[in-house]
Amino acid sequence: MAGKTVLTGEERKHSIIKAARPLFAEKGFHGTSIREIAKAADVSEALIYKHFPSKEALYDELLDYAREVLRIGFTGLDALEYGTQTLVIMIFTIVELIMLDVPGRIPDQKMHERLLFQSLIGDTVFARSHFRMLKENWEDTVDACFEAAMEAGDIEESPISPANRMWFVHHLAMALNLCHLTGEPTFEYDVSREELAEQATLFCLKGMGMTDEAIKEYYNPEELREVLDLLYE
Amino acid sequence: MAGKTVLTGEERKHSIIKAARPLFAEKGFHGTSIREIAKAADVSEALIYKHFPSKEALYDELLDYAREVLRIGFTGLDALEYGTQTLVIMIFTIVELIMLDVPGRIPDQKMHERLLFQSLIGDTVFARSHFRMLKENWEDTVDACFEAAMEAGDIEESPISPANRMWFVHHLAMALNLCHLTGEPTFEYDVSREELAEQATLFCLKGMGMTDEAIKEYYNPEELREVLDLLYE
DNA sequence: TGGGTAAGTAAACGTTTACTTACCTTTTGA
DNA sequence: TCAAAAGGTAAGTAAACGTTTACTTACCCA
Repeated sequence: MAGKTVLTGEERKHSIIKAARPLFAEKGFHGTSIREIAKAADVSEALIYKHFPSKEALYDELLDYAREVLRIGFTGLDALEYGTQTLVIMIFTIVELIMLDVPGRIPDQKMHERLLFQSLIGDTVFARSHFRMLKENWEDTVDACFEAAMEAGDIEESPISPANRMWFVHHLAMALNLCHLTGEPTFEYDVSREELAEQATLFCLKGMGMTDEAIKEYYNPEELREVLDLLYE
Repeated sequence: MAGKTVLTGEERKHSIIKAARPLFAEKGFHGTSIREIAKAADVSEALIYKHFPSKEALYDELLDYAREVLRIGFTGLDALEYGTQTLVIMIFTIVELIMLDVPGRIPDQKMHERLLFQSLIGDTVFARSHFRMLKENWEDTVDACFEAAMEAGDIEESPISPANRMWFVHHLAMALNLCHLTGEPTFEYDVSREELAEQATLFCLKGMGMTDEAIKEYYNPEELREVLDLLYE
């Protein structure tokens, strides 16, 4: 129409990705057409091809962007000292970050998780690099915290490696989220999302062998939520 | 070609569904074309439309079929008496059935799970009815077993309802499976699939508050696997 | 033996897909 | 000041899509 703004290349590129994100997240790669994206971004299809050599390339860049957004959410943990408290914070963080779409934390968490699932069953490398990134961000902290917690007698011996226990936490939260995204109500959990996240955290703490005393001492949802809010801004 | 067999309507319908299943499971609804299905089923595209009014209708019937296949895997549990042992069997069963593709149990478990995930992020009602079916099959047994187990002192008090504890078990197994389907190796679990299933079961038993004594008494993977084999044929 | 019907197909339908071409408009810097 | 560069689009393309049409073949029973 008349008053169409002219953007710089980078701006336009970003605006296209921004418009494409919810579409790909909702309907997947094959379910989303260039026409739709063009319409959503309010540009011509040709312009999209000026900025991206193919639909696939656009999708890839979109995932790059999503990954970058998540990475931001993973700073700050290093500052904490290794021990049972940090372990609890980590677990609580993982569950809460995945399950709850709190404004100010990860932007568009819900959409990001949808993209992850789309990629998990699709063929993209996004899921793989997503997990690798998580692993790299955890590994050292997890191992150190487990060692400290066991030394303190807060965690029992277990045939399950610390890394796997952490994956179990992550995966449980992920699955709960996946079922939630499916379009409610899939089935009734009989509690709110926040309560469910707390229950899942508790389940995980017990599952990984934390003693009841340690849970009582270190697991306080309200306090932890304040810590989380401090970590993210 | 020359020696093309003529099948009855039902036979042909089934053969089309059978051919379409791995395609839809692998590439999703939008990623699979009628042409591909026709080629895989070795029939003309027109014949598919003789049997199914639309692509969507074919997909729906395919999911009906998948659901039916799973239902078969859920008989036999009723025969057991309510108690801690049955609870452990249920949990072990859920985790093993989801995570391991043992021949003779659920046919094409892997493909079935893929269909479930495709449906979970897609728009079909399959996921919803899948979960509802699980719930209906569990509900009474779970509640009764929990009550009995708590009475026997095998399970501690918990703010998490028995139903939710069961969903946590199911979802953890589901997520582990989802990541496994993604195309290995997503990341290293440092153990085999069987060991991972055992670890997940242990994690769940502890997570839901089962005492160490009860776990020691009732959780014996080898024995349980024999029970499972008996239940399924 | 022949008429009716179910099983099956080749070839096209109109539409949508990802992607191009040819051209216009705005911005910029020498 | 003005042309080159960059931003942007209308109008296409061939190929693939889901679906239909018009037709042939195989089989059963009167």
